[in-house]
Amino acid sequence: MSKIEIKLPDNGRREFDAPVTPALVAQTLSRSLALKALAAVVDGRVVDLNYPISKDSEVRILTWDDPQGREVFWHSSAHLMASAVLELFPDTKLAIGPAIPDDFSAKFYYDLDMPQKLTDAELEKIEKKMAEIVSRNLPFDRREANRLESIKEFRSAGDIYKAEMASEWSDETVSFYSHGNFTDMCRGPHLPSTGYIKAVKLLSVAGAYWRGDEKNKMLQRIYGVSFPERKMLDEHLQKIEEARKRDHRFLGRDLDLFSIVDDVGSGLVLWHPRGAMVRHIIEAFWKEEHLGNGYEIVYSPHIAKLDLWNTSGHTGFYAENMYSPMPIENVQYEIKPMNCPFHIQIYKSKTRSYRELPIRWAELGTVYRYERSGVLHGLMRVRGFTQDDAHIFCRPDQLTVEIVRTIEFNLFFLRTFGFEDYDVFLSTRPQKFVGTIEGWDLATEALRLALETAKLNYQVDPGEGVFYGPKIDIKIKDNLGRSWQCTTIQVDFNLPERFQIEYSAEDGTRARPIMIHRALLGSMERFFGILIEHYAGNFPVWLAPEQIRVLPVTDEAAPYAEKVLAALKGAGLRAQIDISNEKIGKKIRDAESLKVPYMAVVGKIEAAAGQVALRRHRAGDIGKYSLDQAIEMLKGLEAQKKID
RNA sequence: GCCGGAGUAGCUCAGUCGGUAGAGCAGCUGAUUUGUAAUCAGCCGGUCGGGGGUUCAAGUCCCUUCUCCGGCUCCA
Repeated sequence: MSKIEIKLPDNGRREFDAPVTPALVAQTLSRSLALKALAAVVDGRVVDLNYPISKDSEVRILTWDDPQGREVFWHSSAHLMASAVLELFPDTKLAIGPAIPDDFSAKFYYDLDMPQKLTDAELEKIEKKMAEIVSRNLPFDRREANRLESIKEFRSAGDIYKAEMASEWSDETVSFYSHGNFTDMCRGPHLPSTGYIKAVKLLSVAGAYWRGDEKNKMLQRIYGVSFPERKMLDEHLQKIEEARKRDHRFLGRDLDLFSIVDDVGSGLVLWHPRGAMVRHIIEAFWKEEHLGNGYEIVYSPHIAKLDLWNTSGHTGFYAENMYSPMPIENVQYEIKPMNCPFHIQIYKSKTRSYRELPIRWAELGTVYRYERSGVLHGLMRVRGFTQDDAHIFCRPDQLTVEIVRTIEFNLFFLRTFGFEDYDVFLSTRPQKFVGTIEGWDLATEALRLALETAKLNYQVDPGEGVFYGPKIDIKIKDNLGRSWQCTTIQVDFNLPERFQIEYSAEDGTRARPIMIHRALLGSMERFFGILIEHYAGNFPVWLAPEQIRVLPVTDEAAPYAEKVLAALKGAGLRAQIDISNEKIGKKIRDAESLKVPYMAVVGKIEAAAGQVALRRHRAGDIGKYSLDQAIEMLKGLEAQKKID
């Protein structure tokens, strides 16, 4: 028997008789690790715990604490679910069933082709069956088979999806995993046995095209979550419930922020006074910061001649998101899906010198895009929205500096609103594009260089750029850890070319500027939706539509309450008064329900002392303040843009 | 757009086998003058998403259409 050396993550080394398995390695390390072990990484590859190791290797044991360990757990859960479905509905065909570690609520799914339509009642049945299979504690067994043979078997068994997948691979063999009577072609790895999956919840069933292509058949997808302990599942379900409570669509109605009504149309937002106030504050801050950071503000119309969009390339490359043109005195006009051609026209209004560059023009520009009915979602996906747009026209030598500047400016904004975690993506040339490949490469390199200069970690998103240029997308993480796309920074060599814009260079020749398109918050609609969910409707003082509400205890205190209100308003605070014929408990309840950050309770005692009894939303009574102290405190919170 | 689910008062929801639509909250009016998350009473409020059909009779059964929800695809 030969000896092999296993290197461990702490750089320790141990000798074993070959072949050894990760399970055995775990046992020699500690009994608790052996119990927690789900899978292992051997020389960088995730494998089963009973994977035979026959040469010197580096081994790391995966537990629930490793993302890869959880992924194995959820992948096995998908298999478990598929086996339960097959026991209940034997004529089901399996398509694909992976773990989805990045999703907020669901952690795995399986796409199934079955004659009967699944309902929630059937999900419960499947869950029960899964629990039964868990209690059987069936081991997951791996075996390999010849790929071409397997394809034949799939075909004769009518397993068209598996056959299609296997026929696209090139390996000699394919692997199968079985537990009990259930077998599925799968790369693995899997848990040692079904008994590990102690707690399962199937969340929903939904349609999903085979391979995500709408030309293909629509399958039924079951989403689920699973955990090694019941308690963890309960906590997870609670988190989903918490997210549901924060849903901006419900908070938007309950807090009287906005509405979207059928009479106006799908995806078209009505901003109510309270929501519009929040937007106004965001926009005022945005404008002030832009003006202070080398931007100038511009405005442009909502429609323009169709020809403008022909020049820009939108009618060719963006047609599916644009509304039909409308004839005005025999000329076709088009409602704008983007602001860029207008800013280019402003640029073109006179001869530009290299000395003027960079030119930075910002506009809160409202655009209209056709979105298919099924994708609309509250404020997050709408058909009319206002981008916090800007276009920077610069010389090639200024490009990287401008992008870095934009990134830094952007991070300042996001941090001010309370977002500290980001995922950054660099999106490269898509299938449909304008311009030359060289131009694209140049633009992509500029973005890459800027990201590296700004020291941001990023991932490359191949083929996800816009038709006129590559882009940096920044997704922010909210308080619940969900990520949202807001910022986009795009480099564009193409529109300057298409519109033939120029500047006089230092040497007197004509040169072409480069454009940077950027939206930092993305759109006012989406950003507002994200803010609502991030804060669960509890806006910080600087953003709250109503910062403080004066609550007189009795009518007798009303004159003093009016005086307090006038003083608060006089200090520039957004204050209201509740003079309804209700008891103080009810007034407090109403203000709490509207999530007003501060309440000033005033009765006889306060009137006599010239004070207010302050109450903090969600926290309760915080004691008596003189009117001046109260104003000073609130103005301080507002000025600091404090988030608590 | 596609698959599945759901639409009853402003909101949350009842409504049995097909037999003249109901509650709480909100709103209005009045009483009450109240001390840190709901005072009491009365009143108003509905072509049961729209259209069509079956039936003596439809919120209920059938067809169709719109909107919303969960996803897929797409995206700020």
